[in-house]
Amino acid sequence: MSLEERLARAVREAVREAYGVELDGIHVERPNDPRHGDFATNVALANARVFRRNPREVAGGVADAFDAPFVEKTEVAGPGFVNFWLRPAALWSEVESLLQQGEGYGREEPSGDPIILEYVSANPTGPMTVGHGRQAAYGDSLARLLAASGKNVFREYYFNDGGNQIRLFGESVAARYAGIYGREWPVSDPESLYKGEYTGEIARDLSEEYGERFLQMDPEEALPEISAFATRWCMDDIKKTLARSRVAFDGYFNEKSLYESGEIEDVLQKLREGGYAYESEGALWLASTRFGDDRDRVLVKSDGTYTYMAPDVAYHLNKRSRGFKTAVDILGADHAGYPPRIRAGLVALGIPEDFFDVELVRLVKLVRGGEQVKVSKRAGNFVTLDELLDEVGEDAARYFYVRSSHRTEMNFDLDLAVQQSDENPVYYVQYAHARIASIFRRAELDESGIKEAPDGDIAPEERILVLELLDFPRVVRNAAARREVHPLPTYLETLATRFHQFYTVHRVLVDDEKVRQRRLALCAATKTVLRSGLDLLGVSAPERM
RNA sequence: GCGCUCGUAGCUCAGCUGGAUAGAGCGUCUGACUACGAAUCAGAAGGCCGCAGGUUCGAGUCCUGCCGAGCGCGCCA
Repeated sequence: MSLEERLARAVREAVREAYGVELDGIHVERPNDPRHGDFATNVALANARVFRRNPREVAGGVADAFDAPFVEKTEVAGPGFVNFWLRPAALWSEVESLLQQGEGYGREEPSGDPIILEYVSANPTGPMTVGHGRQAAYGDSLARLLAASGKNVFREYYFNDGGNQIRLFGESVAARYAGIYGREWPVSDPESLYKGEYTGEIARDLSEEYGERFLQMDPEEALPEISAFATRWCMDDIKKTLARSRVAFDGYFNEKSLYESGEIEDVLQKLREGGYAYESEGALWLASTRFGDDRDRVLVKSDGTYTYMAPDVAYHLNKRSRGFKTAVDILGADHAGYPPRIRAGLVALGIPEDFFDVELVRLVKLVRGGEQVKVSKRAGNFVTLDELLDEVGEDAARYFYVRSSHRTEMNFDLDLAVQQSDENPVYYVQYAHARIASIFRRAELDESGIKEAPDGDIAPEERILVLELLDFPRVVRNAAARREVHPLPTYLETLATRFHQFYTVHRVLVDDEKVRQRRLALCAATKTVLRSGLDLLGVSAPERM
């Protein structure tokens, strides 16, 4: 049990003893100002009405009845807070416990219902963009965070390799391919073709591998093969970029398989039978307004092809049938209209409303030279994720992506990111880690051997650092519960600051055996938490820089 | 027009689901390396927390209404 929990329990007992009342949800927090103690509780303020007395008086009663061996001093302050100061022995003993838990500190073993997290799912029709990069960084870190907080997480990427856009993409590549041989390809709509440079690259690879083979075939027969080649090419490209970004998945799901297995038809059939799908104007509609959507949605177009709705509902039903109890999709904010529709389809199929949830990630605005960069896939415009990674590096990119809430729009100033890379906060955090590593090198010690923190005095800088270390599990827990990653960078920067402050004032490698041992323990503990936190972000923790 | 999300220092962003004097980084200014890494530390300046009401002991945080921004409201995904 954490110190915070033990404090809350002791406060509860004090309230019972003083007033004969059992209170739930007692709030214990770290005050902003260290002069207000190590921890504080607002029970007296929050429950003054229950006791029909003024808060300070209630706080006094609680403080008098309070008794816990790990607390050195209590105090009633301000409008009615009870402040607590911990005994040094209790703090050192917490450090010891942290060291013994090692990498497991702040993490819980996975248990409970499995949850499937889907992210990126960029269409295999081009390279990943900086927008996908943000979703990838957020999704991957969220997955790690949820796992660390004891969730059974399965991470999946959904490849849209079945719809109309794949046909168009195939035609785009086919047109470039034919062009290599000075020929024309019969395209359905020249306006909607993909125009990026990479289509030419794919066409060249296609021609290298197959020569003129597809020009001698009936275009309608050749196209599926060309589409498949182009799609596979993009998937490989995307997977390379993901690997480079340290973004991992447990599985890749292909939309095509839903066509082949008949799951889409099954879904449509069930919706018809349930009376949730109806024919109108030659199309098949989902009566999604019955489940809170703004309007009904088309499932099957009048030309007989599916909208994205049909396979997507089938896909999420598939997730459910694989045993997942929760499905969370991470999508770009431009998909804001998506969740109610898919949920409507699922609820119509008898799936609980809370099965499916979405986190929308705001798009990334690129700024260069003080002006917004137009998002266009033309070369030289610096829009692919690979180009960004080349410029700022993997660590800085991942850190920068998740430093701000995924719910706020992000301005990615390219000049700033490149030019100030040395001042990037990620280096500040990494530097603290490297600094500690350097101490252990100097001492010729392996920090994994440090497991003890002997009792003794604790300096203010040490106290603040320990308290910060003890906050880590709560930060992980809360961030995971709110599906927010950005509290972690904030925490790590504070922790790094606390360490640097400690380091500036106190020398670690001193002659006094016990003092030295305590400070080494503090260093080892800080290093563990820094590494653990950086790992959750997919950022490296260097031994030297 | 309706719906969702957002509005905090010059810039980029935090703010522990209602607590004490709203915090970091960058930028600006002033100091600190003859002991473990100065990619660091100490300090200064910089704020009607979009505006106006309300809820209560207490509001950046919750409610309502405005103002402003982004996105959505396709037989596109």
